[in-house]
This record gives sequence, structure tokens and C-alpha cells, in this order.
Amino acid sequence: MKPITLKEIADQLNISISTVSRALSDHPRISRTTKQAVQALAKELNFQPNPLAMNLRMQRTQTIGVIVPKISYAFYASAITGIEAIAIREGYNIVICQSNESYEQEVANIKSLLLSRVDGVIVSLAGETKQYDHFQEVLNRGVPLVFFNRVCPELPVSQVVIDNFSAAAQAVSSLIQHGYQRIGLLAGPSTIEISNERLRGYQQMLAQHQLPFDPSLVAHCDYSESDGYDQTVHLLQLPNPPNAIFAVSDRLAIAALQALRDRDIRIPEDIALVGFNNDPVTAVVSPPLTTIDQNPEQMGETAAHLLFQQLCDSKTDIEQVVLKTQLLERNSVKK
Amino acid sequence: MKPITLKEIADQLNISISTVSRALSDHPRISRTTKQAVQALAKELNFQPNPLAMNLRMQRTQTIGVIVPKISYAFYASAITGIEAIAIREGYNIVICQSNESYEQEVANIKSLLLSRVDGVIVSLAGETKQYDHFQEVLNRGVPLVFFNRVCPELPVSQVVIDNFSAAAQAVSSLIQHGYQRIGLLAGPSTIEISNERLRGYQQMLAQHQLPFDPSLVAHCDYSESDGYDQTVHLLQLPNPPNAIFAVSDRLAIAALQALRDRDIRIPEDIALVGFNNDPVTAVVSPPLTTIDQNPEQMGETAAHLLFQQLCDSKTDIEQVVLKTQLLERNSVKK
DNA sequence: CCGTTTTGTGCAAAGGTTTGCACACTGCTA
DNA sequence: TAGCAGTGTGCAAACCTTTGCACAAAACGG
Repeated sequence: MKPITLKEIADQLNISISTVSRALSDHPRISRTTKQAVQALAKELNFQPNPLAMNLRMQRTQTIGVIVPKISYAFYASAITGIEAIAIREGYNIVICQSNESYEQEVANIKSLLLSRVDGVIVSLAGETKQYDHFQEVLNRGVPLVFFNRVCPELPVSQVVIDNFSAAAQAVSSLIQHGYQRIGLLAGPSTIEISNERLRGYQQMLAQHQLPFDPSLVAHCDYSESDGYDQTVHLLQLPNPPNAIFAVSDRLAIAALQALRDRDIRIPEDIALVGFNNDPVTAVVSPPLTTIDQNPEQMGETAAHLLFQQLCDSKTDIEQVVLKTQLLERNSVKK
Repeated sequence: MKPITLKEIADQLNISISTVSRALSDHPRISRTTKQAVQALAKELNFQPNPLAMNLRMQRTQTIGVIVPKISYAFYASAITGIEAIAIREGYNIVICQSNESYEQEVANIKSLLLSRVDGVIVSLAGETKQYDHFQEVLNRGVPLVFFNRVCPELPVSQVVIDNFSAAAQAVSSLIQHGYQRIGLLAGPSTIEISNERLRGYQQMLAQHQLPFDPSLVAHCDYSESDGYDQTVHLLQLPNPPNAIFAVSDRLAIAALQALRDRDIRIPEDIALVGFNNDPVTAVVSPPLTTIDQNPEQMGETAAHLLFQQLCDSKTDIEQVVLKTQLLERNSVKK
């Protein structure tokens, strides 16, 4: 039952531990015959090197840490699947942490990952985070770090994002082209880069169509449904309420949908609604929501690739990858 | 930048490594003065014992493995949150694996967890799994094992479940009481214990109301949406189709909803629909779905508790915990 | 004042691996 | 025959911690 060790193989063959170790790693100085004997016995005994010992010796853990706001967000669940696929292929394990949108938790996560000596870290920022010392610490220790989706603009690290500016602009442009002129924005926390990018895209597109920018139409929310709901209600109660709402996340869009439904406001007849992410839920609500489709799994894969690139060659340049998105027109906007 | 070790503290204080180690763990034989000096310096240098070395020495990893079918299922995302909460409180890390409903993957997951020497394992079975040798191997190695939700009846291990039989019976009973007599069942894979329990509850309730059990009304699906959709279509095409559908999972219920919607069949006017799990999505679709509410987070916590119980005292009896559920009546059933 | 307990500390092994260096042997060149 | 390159193997250190045992000094009892 006990897992077997190099020593046992060595004893059985009457050779030294070092020879066994070298034979297994195909060291050139080991004779063909010895190698064959060792490898045969190792296979027969189903020898698995003890990773704990290897970790200690090698000073690496073959593990990468992943921090996401919440795994229950469909987007991140998919991204993790992408990361995992690449990691496994490279012979790495991943350990997943949730920040739950909390700065404190994110710091605690980083601490714990650093303590357990992960070889690299992939992060999508918590909504609350506006300080980045904990990531600086990661960098200081020489641990490769990659951000995806919710990235950190001020740190010299590789990132993978979508073109949030253009995606938002496209969504807004589509609304305008379908005749909506007064467009409310359910924005994310202003600490989050990608949320601001989406806001900028929104502003840009209004400007391009000579529409006024009315700051009262911009409602910042944290990413919680309850806040999304409340902010929607707030928009509706404006003296001059919007006739379309663009939510920078499908979770917010769904919250808005419920607020509208609770008030018997019809979509898209009374008000149009556009989301962001193509969360599966947007396809099953009624009406199905127009949203921005992106590929979180591919984003995860790309982030993992960037990380492994750094892991192999610590002086590869930092890189920013921008992934494609697509506006998915469904029935929450009048044609 | 280098993490500091016992040795450095020892050198600075001109004492031996062992004394430092003992001072930090408050060994009774170390003098008060030495302890204070060591602890002060350790704090000042922000000493963190190297977990890799500790793991190797102690032959444990302070890590537990968790295997779920998919983290993107809301149920499992919540369960993980519950497990994580307890694990952190106990000073353990968790590593999350997805079987993706695949037997092979589940076996691979177990292998990988065993290899990395996790101290315990918490599992919810993959849909495909009908052989349990890999779990026997876990037991053989003396690694504590706990199942939750999708459990394994034939293994002598602790489990946490809901009363699937009664929950299903209650759902069906409610349908019958609202006047539905011909009830289709979207069942899970027949390999899965809890799926069969729900089937039994369904049968029992029919019998209790002197309704005939028509096997053609039972459609087994894997847990994929596509299969749920197809099986719904199949039920609808029966010569004598059902006027209500009870799906043993909300994912299947949602798939059914789409099939019905695509055919302009109204819910609940033409057909009633009941799900299982209270997935958040059931609240936002229209109509909101009647479903069985359970508490996955609590289930995760309970599973973790059972595991830690075994971890502390390896000869605690195995235990089966049954959690409460509740029928949540919404608008997919005619009142 | 001797023998015994108590108290405080250190040595060294153990956990399982990798790897620099040294050693021994073969076979070759000059 | 000395010298040297090439080949195959083993010793021991290193990674960092915990812990059984031994030892020394102090304290104590008679």
C-alpha cells in the first residue's frame, strides 16, 4: 500500500539511488542496460516519484494559482476550464481561489498562494480592488503573473482582454441605429479598468452620433444583482428616463430585466436592454437578451499560454493580447 | 526577497535550528527567554515556515481534494463555497477538480489527487460513473473520503444528501393536487443513485394516488441540455403526451422550457413544469419555475465537517447526513 | 556530597528527490 | 608505460522541517 520510492528500486537492483534517479530521467551517462532494468522495474512497481520531495528539492510546485471574483459567474467557470486545459497539458495543477469581489480576500488569496509556493499566478481583479501592492509582492518574488479580463493597468505584466471600448461602442451604436437615443448605462465599479473602457466606448459612440452625454444616465454598480436592480429602478425614476439600457454585464442585465418585469415594463417595446458576456442565462430568459459574445474559455487558455511562456523563459517580454468579440442580436432590442 | 528559514533565525541568535523550531511551536522544554527571543525575531523577519518542507516531513499536505461534475453548475459552485469556508477555517487548502461527467476524467482526477498526496477527498459523482474501484483505492491508502449529493451507495463512506425520495414525492404530489395526472419525468442517468431515488419518489406518489405508472413517461437523460431538450421532444411526441413534466434537475427543466417555448406550448396553461435545485436561473425565466429548493452551501459545509471529523479521528464511524429541502411553488404550475 | 530528577539545548536522522563531484575502469594515443 | 579522454556509477549535499535521543548543567533530596 505504501507508495514506493527510488530507494526500493535501488535496493532491488543493488544499485544506488542516484543511478536510479538518473536512469529514470534518461541521463546520458547511464548505460543502456542499467536504464532498461530500472525503467522496467519502475514500471512494474508502478513507481510514482513523490511530488512533495520533488517540490522541495526543485523549489517549484508545478502548480499555478488562479484568482477569480467568483466561480459561480459563468464567465469565470469557463475561463477556468480553459486555464485548466492548458495547465494539465503542461503537467501543472491549478488551485482556484475566489476573491468574492473583496479586496481583503484577494490579498489573503495572494498570500496563501505565495506561501504555498505556486509557480505562477493568473488573476482577474476583485471589484473592490484599487490598490496593487499585493501583486507587486508577487512580482518581487519573481513569480510570473498574468491578468485576464479585469486587468490592472499600472502593473508591468502580461494581460489578455477583449477590446472593451469597441465592444461597448458597437452595442451602443446598434441601439442608436435601431432608433434608441436615450441610453442608460448600468456601469461597473469605477475602479475596474474594463468597466471604464466600456463607459468610454459608450461615450464615444454617443458623441459620434451627436447625441448628448447625460451623466445622470450612468449608474455605477458593484457586480451584485441587488445593486443592479436598485440602479435600474433609479434610472427608471429619472425625470427623463432612458428608453434603452446597456448593462456592462449580463448579471446586471438580468437584474434590470427583473426590475423592468416587476414594473410591467415591456422589453423591447417600452425599453431596450443589452447585456455583456453572453452568459447562458441570456438565451433562456424572455425575451432572449441581445448581448456581447466573448469566448471566456479561449481567454483562459490564452492567459495560461502567456503564463507558461514566462515560466519557460523568464525574460520574455510582457504582452497584451486582445481577443475578438461579437454583438449577438436577439430580441431585447426592437428591430 | 528570499523567504527566510529556521536556519537564519538560528544563526542570528546563535542557537540550533531545533531549538528555533521548538521555540516556535511552544515546546515546554524551551526556556521562556529563548522562546521570547525566537518568537520576536521570527515576527520581525516575518518568518513563514516552508510548507513544502513541512509537507515532506509531516507526510501530509494540509490540502483536500474536491471533485465535482462541473463548477459551472450553480449547485456545485455553491457547494464549493461551503467546503472552502470550512477548509480555510481549519487551515486547509482545497484543490478543485472537474470530472465533466466523465468516468475517465474522474479516475484521472483521483489519480492526480492521490499523487499530490491530498489529506482527504470530497466527491460528487460524475454522471457516467458506475464503477468505483478508484474510490476503493483512496480508501485503501487510508485517505478519508466523503461523498455529497451524488453519492455512492456501495462504498462504506460518509455521505451527505437530501431526502431525494421525499423531495421528488412532494413535487409530484403537488402536481397531482393541482390536477395534473399524466406526469412525465425527465430523469437523470440511471447510474446515479439520487436520480433513481427521485424516480422512486415519483412512482411512490403516483401509486399513493392510485395513478398508473407508465414507463414511457420516464425519459432518462444525461445531464446535458441537449439531451434534456431531445427527451422533452420525445415526451411531447408520445401518442398520449404528459400534461406536466417533472425534471430532476433545473438544467433539464430549462432545456424542457426551451423545447416547449420553441413549440409555442404555454406554461403552465398547456403543460406544467417543475424543476429541482432552485438554480438562480429558475427565478428569472418566464414563467419562474416551481422547483425544489436545497442549500448546496450547507451541503458543502456538512461534507467538509464530516471529512475533518475523520481527519481528526480516523476511527469515527461513517455517517449519513440528510439535509432538508423545500418545495418552492412559483408560476410554472397552475394553481 | 553523592545520586537523581528537572531543565534546556543540540546532534542527527528522517522524509524522497536531484545533482555536483569524485572515483574506477576501459581503451586509446604518444 | 605514462597520460588522457570517455564511460558508468556512487557519495553526499542540498532543499527545510520535525523530533527522538543524548548530553550537560542546574536543582534537589537525603
